[in-house]
Parts: sequence; C-alpha cells; structure tokens
Amino acid sequence: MLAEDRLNAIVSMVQQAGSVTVPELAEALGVTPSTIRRDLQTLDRAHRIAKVHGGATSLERAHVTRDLTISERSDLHNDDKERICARAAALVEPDSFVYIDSGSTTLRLIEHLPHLDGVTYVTDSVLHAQHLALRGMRTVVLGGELKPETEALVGPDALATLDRYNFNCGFWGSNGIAAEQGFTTPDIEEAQVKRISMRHTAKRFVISDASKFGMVAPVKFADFRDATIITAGEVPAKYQSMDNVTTV
Amino acid sequence: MLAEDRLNAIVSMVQQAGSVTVPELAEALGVTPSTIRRDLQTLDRAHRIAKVHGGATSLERAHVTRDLTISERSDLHNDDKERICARAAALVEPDSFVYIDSGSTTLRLIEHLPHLDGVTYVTDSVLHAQHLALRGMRTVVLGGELKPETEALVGPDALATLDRYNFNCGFWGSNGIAAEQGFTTPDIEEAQVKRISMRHTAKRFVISDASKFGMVAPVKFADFRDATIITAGEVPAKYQSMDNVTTV
DNA sequence: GGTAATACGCGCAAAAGCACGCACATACAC
DNA sequence: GTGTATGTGCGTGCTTTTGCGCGTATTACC
Repeated sequence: MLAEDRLNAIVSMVQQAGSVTVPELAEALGVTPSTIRRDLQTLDRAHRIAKVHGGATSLERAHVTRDLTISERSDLHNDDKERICARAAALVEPDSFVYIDSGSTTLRLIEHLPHLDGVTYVTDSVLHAQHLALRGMRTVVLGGELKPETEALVGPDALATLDRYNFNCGFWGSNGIAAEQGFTTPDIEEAQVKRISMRHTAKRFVISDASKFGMVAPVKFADFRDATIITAGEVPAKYQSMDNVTTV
Repeated sequence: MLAEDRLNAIVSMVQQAGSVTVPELAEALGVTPSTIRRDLQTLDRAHRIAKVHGGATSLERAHVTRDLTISERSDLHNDDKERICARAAALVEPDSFVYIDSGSTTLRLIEHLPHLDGVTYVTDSVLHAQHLALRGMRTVVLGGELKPETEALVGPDALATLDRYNFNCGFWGSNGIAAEQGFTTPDIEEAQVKRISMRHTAKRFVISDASKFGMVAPVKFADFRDATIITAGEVPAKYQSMDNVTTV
C-alpha cells in the first residue's frame, strides 16, 4: 500500500468515525503504531485532522473539545449526516454561485460536493475554504475578523462583501430549528453573517440532523419558512409533514 | 509498445484505481521501474497524475503531501530564518495595525510575534490567519479568491478591503530582491495584493534570507527603496552596505 | 495525591525508493 | 555509412520511509 493511500485512509476513517485511536489505525492498516504517529503528525500539520493524545479526531470535533482525549466517542448522527450531505451536494448545479456557511455539518458537505463546471463556492470559514481549495474547487473567502473558536469570519468587512454578492444557492447549519423561533445560533456576530448571506441567496437550504428540531439557541437568523431543511433521523412528527422539510 | 501509448495506459490505470505503485506499473506494462519513474515524472509535469513516493495517485487524491510544500521549504535556511523572524517580530509595537503577507518566511514570523496589547494583525493568507488565531492574536483576513497553491487571497475583493485599511507596519516575503528590478514575485495577482498592501503601510519590512538577493522573478511589486530588508546569511557585498538592508 | 499503565518523541539502523550518469539499441536524416 | 536524437536498462550513491528501543510525559485508577 502506498503511503499516500494510507494517509487518505486515515483521514476518511477519522472523518467517518469522528475519532480513532492509534492502535486501531495500526491494526486496520497493517503498520506499526510508530508509523501511525508519524502519519498523524503529517496530517495534523496539513490541517486535515486534529492529533490528540491517544489518536486523532476530525477537525470539527477538535474545536469543541480542544484538549480532551478520546474518551467519549459518540458519533450517533454519523450515518444521518452522510446521507444528508450526499443529498444536499446533489442540489448544486453547473455554472452557479454557491454559499457555504461555517459549521461541522457543512464541512462534511464539502467532501460530497461534485466537480461541476463553472461553480464558485463562497464561504465565511477559513477552514471550509481550505477544504474546498484542497478538493480543487474555485473558492472565495469573505473578509473580516477571524473568530478563533469557530474559524468563521465576522464583522463589517464580511457583511460588506456579502452585500455585493448574489448566490444561486446556499447551505447553512443551525443550532436550533423551531417552527415559531425559526433558525437560531449561539453567536450574535455569526448570526448576522448567516442572516445577510441568506438574504442574498435564491435557493436556501439548512442541513441538519434531526436532533436540532425543537431546539432554540439565543439568536435567530432566519424564519422557519425561509429555507428548505434537509435532514435525516427521527424527525418529530410535527415537522415531518411540513413541505419545506425533506427527510432522506 | 509505443512510449506514448504507455503513458496513456499509466494515466488510465491511475484514474481507474486511484493509485498504483511503481512495481505494479512495471509489471503490467513490461518495462523496468526506471522507465516507469521517468514516465511518472513526465506525467506529473504535465499535471496528468500526481507522482508520490512509491508510485502515483490521481490528482484529486494527491493533496495530502502536496500542501507540505510550504513546511518543507521552511526547513531550508532554518537558522537564518529564525534570527530574521526574531528580529522582525521585535519591531511590532503595542496598539498597532499590522499587515502580514503570505509566504513561508512570514509564517515562521508568526511564531515569534509577541503578545502585545491592542495589536490587530491583517493577512491575505488563510493559513497565516489560522496560526495567528491559534496564538490568540486578534486576526483579520482579507476577502477574495483563494489560490490553492499558496493559500493566499487575491482579486478585487482583497484589493477593495486593503483600500480601506492603513497599517502602522507590515511584513512581506519576496522571491527576488534586486537593486534595479526591485522586489519581485512569480504571480501577477499576488503581486497586486503585495503592491496595494504596501501602499497602505507606514513602515514596510521585507524579510528574506540572503539567497534572494540578485534574484529576479517575473512580476515586480515594489521598488528596492520602498522597504527595509531584514536578512541573514551571506549577503552579496553590493547589498551589504545599503542603508535599508539590515543583516542579523 | 501517589502509583501503574499507557502513550509519546527521539535517535538509530535496515529496507525500500529514488535520481543521476552511463551504455546500448533503435530510428531517422543526410 | 556516418552522425544524431531519443528511449531504455542498469549500477551507484543518496534520500525517504519504517520499525524498534529507550527515556520521558501524560493519563487513569485507586
């Protein structure tokens, strides 16, 4: 097996499981733990995974639990997210201008995006931008101040840039989804970016697993009717029949 | 078998399998590993496949080792760069607005930057922005299109943002430094960003090891007199005595 | 809070992979 | 026939990768 393939295999294992231990990887790939550690170091430097004590986690998870070791490995919504992203990615059309919001779900979406002609992706996340560029996509980044926790760009520069753009379609994550309170998120500044970016987009999609239904976060960034929701898993009955909710 | 046919066969094998090893190809095509390596070199230069240690992969899969180029390069003039960066970092003053250009030398600079009150760093590189944020610096990113090779932002959005800013000081890298041709870089778009950012900066510093003196790259972004050069190593005699050249 | 277990990084040596130069062979032009 | 250009195989020395051992750091458990 090519070393390059091994690195890719590690990345996809980490992406899929959320986190893996060094012995697990060594066993699965037929090399010694030493080699795995070196690989993890390489991938960490390349910002493709996050190396932690005991193994590696996906980048998205590392932001929430930066210094924690791999003790709990609950990736319940994993399969769901895969299906959601596959469906959402299929909605991108050739020659379109597409907005990608920051967040862990949309990061996963990027891995599923097809290579279509004439598509430009715009994002407010430097992390997402790197992944897009890595996949060979034409990528534009909003300007602005970088929030260290989420690697998202906020502030007047980000909003001013958005004001000049008009997107064919866009994909957002949301911490809360509720019929009355709409789509909500914990951060005021990020909410602003989400709100303005949505305002400049023709076809708006919120991608989320079922656990967010009924949740409400501090700041609202859009009305429930403002976007089509692509989701999977056990959606509460109340939402299942709504015509802007697509369950895959 | 014609050499041309063999090259095509290699490409289609790589495309189909995603990756292959040198011995596999040699076996399948009935030639020696030497020939295969030469073929891979040819195809890599033509950007039809990506040559990696042990074989080749399709271009899409190749990104793991690809973006190590910056970190690899940064090991070259190691000691010199450390000294240069330490000296340059000491030039940042409290309460200032500082521009950091993209490039491997300026990336190293970031590790040396002090934690001063009231300092905001602005950069055109998403990679640099991440490192700044990781170190707890207040970080602003220019908007614009992301160039995959260098992770730098270019284009009208980047330039428009720069037009609104005025920096107290700034640090740039340069591929070529020559008395007559000035500071030069290989890329037209990046040169534009460098040029405009310099125009909005009061104290301009180019940080570079001695190897760049006398070199000329395709596009000029500033006159030789426009910046103070901080360097180390064996600077050509001609440049040693110039009053905007500081050797550490 | 102390101790055992695990994980880590570093240096070393073997093995695999690599570039480079040289020799030969085939092909083509004059 | 001679000369030149291109392609291929092979040997040599160098680089990269890998596994292993050991001292140190981190985590888990009582």
